[in-house]
Amino acid sequence: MSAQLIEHIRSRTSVDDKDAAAILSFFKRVKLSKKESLLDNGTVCRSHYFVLKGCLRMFFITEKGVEQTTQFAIENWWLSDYMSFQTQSASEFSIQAVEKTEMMVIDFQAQEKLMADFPAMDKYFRMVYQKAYAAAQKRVKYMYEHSKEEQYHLFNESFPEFTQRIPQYLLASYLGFTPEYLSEIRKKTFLKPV
Amino acid sequence: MSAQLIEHIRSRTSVDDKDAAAILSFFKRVKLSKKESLLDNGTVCRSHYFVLKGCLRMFFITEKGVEQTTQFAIENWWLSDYMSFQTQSASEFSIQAVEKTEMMVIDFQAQEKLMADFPAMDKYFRMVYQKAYAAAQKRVKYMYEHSKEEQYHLFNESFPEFTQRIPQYLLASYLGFTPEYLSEIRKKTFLKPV
DNA sequence: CGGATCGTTGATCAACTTCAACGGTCGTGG
DNA sequence: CCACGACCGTTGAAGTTGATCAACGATCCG
Repeated sequence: MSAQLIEHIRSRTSVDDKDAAAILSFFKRVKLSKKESLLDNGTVCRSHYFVLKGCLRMFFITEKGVEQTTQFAIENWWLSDYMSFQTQSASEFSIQAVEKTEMMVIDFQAQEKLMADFPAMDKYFRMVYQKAYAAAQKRVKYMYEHSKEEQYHLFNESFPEFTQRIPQYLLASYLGFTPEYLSEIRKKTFLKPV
Repeated sequence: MSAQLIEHIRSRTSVDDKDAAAILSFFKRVKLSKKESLLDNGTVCRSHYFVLKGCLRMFFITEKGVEQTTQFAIENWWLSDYMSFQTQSASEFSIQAVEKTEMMVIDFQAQEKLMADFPAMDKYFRMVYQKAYAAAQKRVKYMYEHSKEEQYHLFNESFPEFTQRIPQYLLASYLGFTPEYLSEIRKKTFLKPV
């Protein structure tokens, strides 16, 4: 499974076997059990996480004390609070494992050195960030374009397996509405299927 | 003013004078008058835009035929529909000048060659994208965290000069509500100032 | 078996939209 | 340089969407 990260890197830039080993030595392998925490808001997000298996979620606490999920990361996705990571300042987010999760982890300093030593890694992360940013642009469009009910249906259609995988209250939290409203939508959907 | 882009690059990575000239040769300087178009939805976003002076906005057309603004770019910001740019596929967005605007422009192929020729530019764009993505994460948090009225006040406090600079209907469009509602908010604010 | 967690229901309420109409202002053509 | 039309901001009434609150049943897990 350690091959998984190198494969991901090699899908975006070329790295010979010698470099591959050296690059991997910058990372630690970490396992989390369900609901275990990786980052608590108010602390600095010192690391960058690559999910090998399982699922992470990033969230913040609203004024009312509710956990508002803003992102999930599943297999082959990178996750961090980039504002905190980049400036090594206090994070407004927390990160937790949704289920039992295995990751490759690299600290801020180590990632800086990794890119300094291997310019190919600048290219790799450039591509990772560019793709993530493109997805973020599209997501903002979705948020403007669709009502919450539509967002629920679209999410279900786009990621049917993922909807099964996580509890409904987390999905409601991610989509930005209440579990009660999700119930209402589901009832409607069930009564008059398309 | 051509120095402006190189300065921006040099604030993130080091480039000697010889390389600086070579790098700049990949870009074209372009001027737009107010309301002129750079990209129309349905066409491929072939270029990446760096604003020297002025202001661009990115928007899409909703089902109801309304222009929904999703982003602005002012001095020293990069803008593109990255999904379209990256995959050279049809864009769902349009880009227009809000006011008279000058830009440095680079095409997709040129940018690929630029980065291949100058690995420092991988680093530069890596940093540009990382910062943009961090801002996007924070923006999504804001959208979840605050009511539309709060978003208006926060935007005003964060970018007071920018609020003056653009027409109100564009601000309403960016914040995702109607000009009518913006009027209502302003009336309330005016009647009972903090 | 017992308690916490999760999903559901229904009633009420707040935030924001829609629509129609009006006054001011800005820029453009004559 | 003036007049006219288009565009912009504003108002108010009525309508929707989604939140809130309280309560209940089911299920999971120890």
